[in-house]
Amino acid sequence: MFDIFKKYLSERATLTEAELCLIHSLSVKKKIAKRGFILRKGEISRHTNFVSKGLLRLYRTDHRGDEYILKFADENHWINDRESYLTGQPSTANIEAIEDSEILAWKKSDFDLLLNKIPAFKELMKNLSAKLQIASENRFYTSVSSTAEEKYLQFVIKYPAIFNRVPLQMVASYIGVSRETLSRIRRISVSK
Amino acid sequence: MFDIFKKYLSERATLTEAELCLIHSLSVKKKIAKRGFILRKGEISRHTNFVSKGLLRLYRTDHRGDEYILKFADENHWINDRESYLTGQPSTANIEAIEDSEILAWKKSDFDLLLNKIPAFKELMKNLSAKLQIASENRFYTSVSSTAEEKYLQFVIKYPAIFNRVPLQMVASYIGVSRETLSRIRRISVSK
DNA sequence: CGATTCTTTGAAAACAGTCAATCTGTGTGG
DNA sequence: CCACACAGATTGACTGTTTTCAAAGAATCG
Repeated sequence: MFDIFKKYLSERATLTEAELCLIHSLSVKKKIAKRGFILRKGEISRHTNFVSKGLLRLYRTDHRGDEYILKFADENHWINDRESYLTGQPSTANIEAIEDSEILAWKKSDFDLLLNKIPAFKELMKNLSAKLQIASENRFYTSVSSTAEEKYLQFVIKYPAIFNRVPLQMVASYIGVSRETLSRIRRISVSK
Repeated sequence: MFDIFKKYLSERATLTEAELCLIHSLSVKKKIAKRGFILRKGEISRHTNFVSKGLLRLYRTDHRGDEYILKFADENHWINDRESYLTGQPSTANIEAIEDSEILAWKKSDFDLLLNKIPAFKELMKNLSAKLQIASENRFYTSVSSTAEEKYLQFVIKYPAIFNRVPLQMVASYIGVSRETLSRIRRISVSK
């Protein structure tokens, strides 16, 4: 379980054995069954989570109960509610396992300690954060500038691994259309 | 011109005179006339820009020529194309002055130097960056979960200063509806 | 003023959402 | 092993919203 993460790190940063050991020692392994939650609306997101196995989704629900998936996270990706994590406010989102999953979690205070003690780790996280920022801005742009069909096709191309593992209604929720509309888009797209 | 920025800094960070002086010495003042550009699609965003006077917008154009405003920046706000700035790739966006404006600009290499030499400045920018990240995620969520009318009302409440300074068609472009639709939304909202 | 620029309005068409019903595949318990 | 339940996917008919296109009305600026 930590091996997956070790591999992830080794491909992205140069760390000493002692540093790796420190990172390891502060991590907590968790297994999440399918349909299990690691965060529920109203709770505070207190951990940084690395997915070593499985697949999770972060979603919000609006006043009518409709779900909007903001993020998927499969192996080698991080997930938490950044807003709640950074501000300490109750989260507006839920994070649920789509498959049986395994994660490594660090308490915020421990994770901050790691960032401060290990410059290469901090650098890695900074780069990641910058990429997420860019992705987030682009996602907004796509949501307003693209048609539902374009969004669907982009999703399939960009996240084939996710596409093959989630029900279509979650794809619909991610791209922001109803499942019926997605179904109709697909019928047309296939015949083209 | 630098006074505005000095005030901005003093309200958010504790800096020595020497540090302020260093920041000042590396800054470049620029005046941008209304309709002038500080970045055009295809160019590389090489500067970090602080708006000390006026109002600018960052927008992209799609394949049909339709404009989508991603950001407004008035006094005391920063603006550049983060994607291009961080990756060094040509920008997909334009940054244009909506009013006669004045900005302070730092070359990326100079700005990085400031971040490295002045911890308090780095901390300030880190906090800002975190807030932008959160805002960006929320903006996406709003774009898919809210109706056009809700988005309009939220915009008016959240950015009254911007609302009072830009033509309605730019509000429409920002919230992602056609100007005709915004016009109709307003007629109905007012009568309520 | 006269010329832009901006806003509003009407009518039609395109698009997506909703509701209800049906279909499909999967897995579980008897 | 079968029957049934259940989650997911699709379809049809209808409704509602937004866009588009075209035109006309304000407002603003040199």
